[in-house]
Amino acid sequence: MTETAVTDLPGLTTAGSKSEQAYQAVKARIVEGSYSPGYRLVLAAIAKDLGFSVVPVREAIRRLEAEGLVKFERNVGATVSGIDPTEYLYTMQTLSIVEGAATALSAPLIGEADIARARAVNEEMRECLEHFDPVRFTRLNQDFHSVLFEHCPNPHILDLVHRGWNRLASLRSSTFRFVPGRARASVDEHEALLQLIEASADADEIEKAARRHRSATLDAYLSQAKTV
Amino acid sequence: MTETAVTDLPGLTTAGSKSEQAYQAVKARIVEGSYSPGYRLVLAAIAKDLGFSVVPVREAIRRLEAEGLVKFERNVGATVSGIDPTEYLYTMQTLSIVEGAATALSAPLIGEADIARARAVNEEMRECLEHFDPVRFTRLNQDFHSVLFEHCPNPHILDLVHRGWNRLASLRSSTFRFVPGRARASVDEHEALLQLIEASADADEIEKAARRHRSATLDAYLSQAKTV
DNA sequence: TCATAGTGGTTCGTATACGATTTCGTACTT
DNA sequence: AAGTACGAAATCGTATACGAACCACTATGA
Repeated sequence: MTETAVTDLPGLTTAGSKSEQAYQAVKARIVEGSYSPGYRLVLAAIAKDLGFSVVPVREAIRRLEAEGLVKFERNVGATVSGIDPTEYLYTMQTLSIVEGAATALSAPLIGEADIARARAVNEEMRECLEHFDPVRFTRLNQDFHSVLFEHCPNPHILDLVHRGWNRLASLRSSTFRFVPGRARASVDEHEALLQLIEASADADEIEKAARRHRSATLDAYLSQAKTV
Repeated sequence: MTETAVTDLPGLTTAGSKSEQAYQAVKARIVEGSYSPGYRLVLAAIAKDLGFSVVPVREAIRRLEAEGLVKFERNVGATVSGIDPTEYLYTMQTLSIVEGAATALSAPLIGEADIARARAVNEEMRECLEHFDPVRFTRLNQDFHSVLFEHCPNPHILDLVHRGWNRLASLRSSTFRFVPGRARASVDEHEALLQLIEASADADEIEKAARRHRSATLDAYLSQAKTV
């Protein structure tokens, strides 16, 4: 139930049961892109690779299935979830809702220090635009949004946000195209969001802004996908 | 990932793997209240009871854990999740958000027949108030809301709504107190919601109304909990 | 050429067995 | 009498083993 971070450390975490280790390891590989969508996850192979037996690995896979990161077919096996545009739409739409709520709930708890940190991150993102560094941009984007919703007092909602981000991360490595025009707009929207929060704006207003921010990204993707 | 209904048929479903059967069976018992919060779920005992070995049962329990219905402690065991007021608040708050979104997304797809059905259910609920039939009232309440969000085109959101309802159902059997005053208000809010949908009101307006409806239930619980 | 039945190999599904960890009761010491 | 240490029972965690389902391929017949 509890998620620790948007992206966990890659590779092996020492803690916990083997089942937990397997979960972390496979999840990390999916999120970071070592296992691309469509990749066939064979229990025996992964078990051998990690040095465990199949049972904990199986449990890990089922957990990942519940989070939508892998697709499991009975008596056939598991594959890393694909990038069906429809799925992408569903995920983004859901994320826009839970993230909007998380941000709105967090807003009153965001302090000046947080704002400053977020603003610094956002400025770094702006620099990434100049030097065209999409990888770094994406990572900073995560950091920025983490600041916005990390104070969310409702752990359930926070968990849903994390799941959404993980799901996107697994897709991003293969499909997502960095669109400079959209990225620039994104940075501006970030600044606008910060100003709303600074001004202690209405929760509803903040929620709407956060939603729009994500919807805009979705729209950019859709129109691009249409033309390509 | 896919949920079939708010409450599934109790007892044994014939279909699927043993793991799936175990999941359905245990879930049903939790939701219907045979296993109350705090109940100790011993793998071996359940396995023996169902006639399976422990492995599929274990998998079922982990799945239920991911949905928040049970709490699992390493090397100790699983118990049916309790009714911490804080947890209740978190669940209701999350549900108000996802349910609001689901209802708003469904609204344009709700036809006259659906409205009529919902209205009939709501009138039945009103009758339950006269004859004081809380059990039936609760069941009808589920039916009513199902009509509202069942057309939600985003399966992820729908899934979250179902999970929330299941979670509440498991709590309700032990903690929830039927508050006639609140129930009466609830029926009126239902009617208001229907009129909004009938009038093809703004999605945002419908969403807000759906949220308020749930928040009001939460508030009623909180103020009651405080006085008792 | 195409449809179909058979066959081998791959992979999952579950049972059983054993080791690891925790819990709880009991006896002993202070 | 209270606290602690120890040991036994209960329970989970994982490995291994075997059976079942599925898939791809080939051979056979129309």
